[in-house]
Amino acid sequence: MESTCVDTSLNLNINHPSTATYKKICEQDEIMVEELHRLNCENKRLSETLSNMCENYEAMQKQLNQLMNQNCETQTHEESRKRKAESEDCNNMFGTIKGINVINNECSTTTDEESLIKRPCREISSPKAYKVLVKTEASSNSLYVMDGYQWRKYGQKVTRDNPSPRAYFRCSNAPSCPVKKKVQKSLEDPTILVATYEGEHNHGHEKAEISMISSQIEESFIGSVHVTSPKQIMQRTSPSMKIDNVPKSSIQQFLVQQMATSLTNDPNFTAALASAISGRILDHTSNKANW
DNA sequence: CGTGTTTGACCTGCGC
DNA sequence: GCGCAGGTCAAACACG
Repeated sequence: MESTCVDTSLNLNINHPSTATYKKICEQDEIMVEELHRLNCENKRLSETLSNMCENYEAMQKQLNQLMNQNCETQTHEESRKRKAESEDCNNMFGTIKGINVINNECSTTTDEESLIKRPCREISSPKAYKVLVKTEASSNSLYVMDGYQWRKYGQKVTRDNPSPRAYFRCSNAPSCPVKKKVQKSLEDPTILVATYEGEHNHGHEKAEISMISSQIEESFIGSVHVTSPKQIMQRTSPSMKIDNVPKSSIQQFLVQQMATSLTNDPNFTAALASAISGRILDHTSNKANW
């Protein structure tokens, strides 16, 4: 028997680079590390700026809510019986922040949805409840709005103000979820569905609504082909984005998304960013040359 | 058979 | 107290 001896040992001898090349590599590493450190610092600074902006926004929203609460209370004391008058008065209590109409209760509404929501300020549901009005293009005669949640229809009614029937839905994602939704065609434009959300989901999957609102705001910012006048812009944006007591985390998430989108869509910002980065790179290369 | 929709009846709140 | 309108219930029905 002839045993064949195969050399299985690994050759760990690596051709070491010359000392000059090795030094160069070390210098590049140091530059990279320094660059990474600078970027981290800048990232941290930007994060702090963003968080400061969010804090300022929350403070302003608190003040706005307090003012609206005060106005609403005084008016309900003065005219508790005149429902229509109340609803019209409450219509003037919108707070508009960068295209977002934040309302304190459901009595606030505008233009073509006036006939749908004429409720007095005192008919506010539980303080924890939030209401979001979503306006959706209706592709068919159905009263179904695809918003990512699972809904179970429990009733339908023809209201006096609007000949088209109003459908009532409950959230069926969770058995104990108290959220309800009313869907009705717009009085002025039957091709548009108006969905009114009431309550707060006690389960996950909140991204659906936020992302939908986000897309609608984005559409209004970009200037959709359907929008032909400022009034229409307001009609498209305002009813779609009435947010009442939405969880702050959702608002923050939404704001961050909008900021990021706005920044990335801004050619000036991207150009400035590109020049800054290229400037940094050129600085480093010139420094390297000096070394 | 389970789940969801339809639809008439019923309940509730408000104005007169 | 009555009538009206909005909201909800629940039995019947449809569908996979």
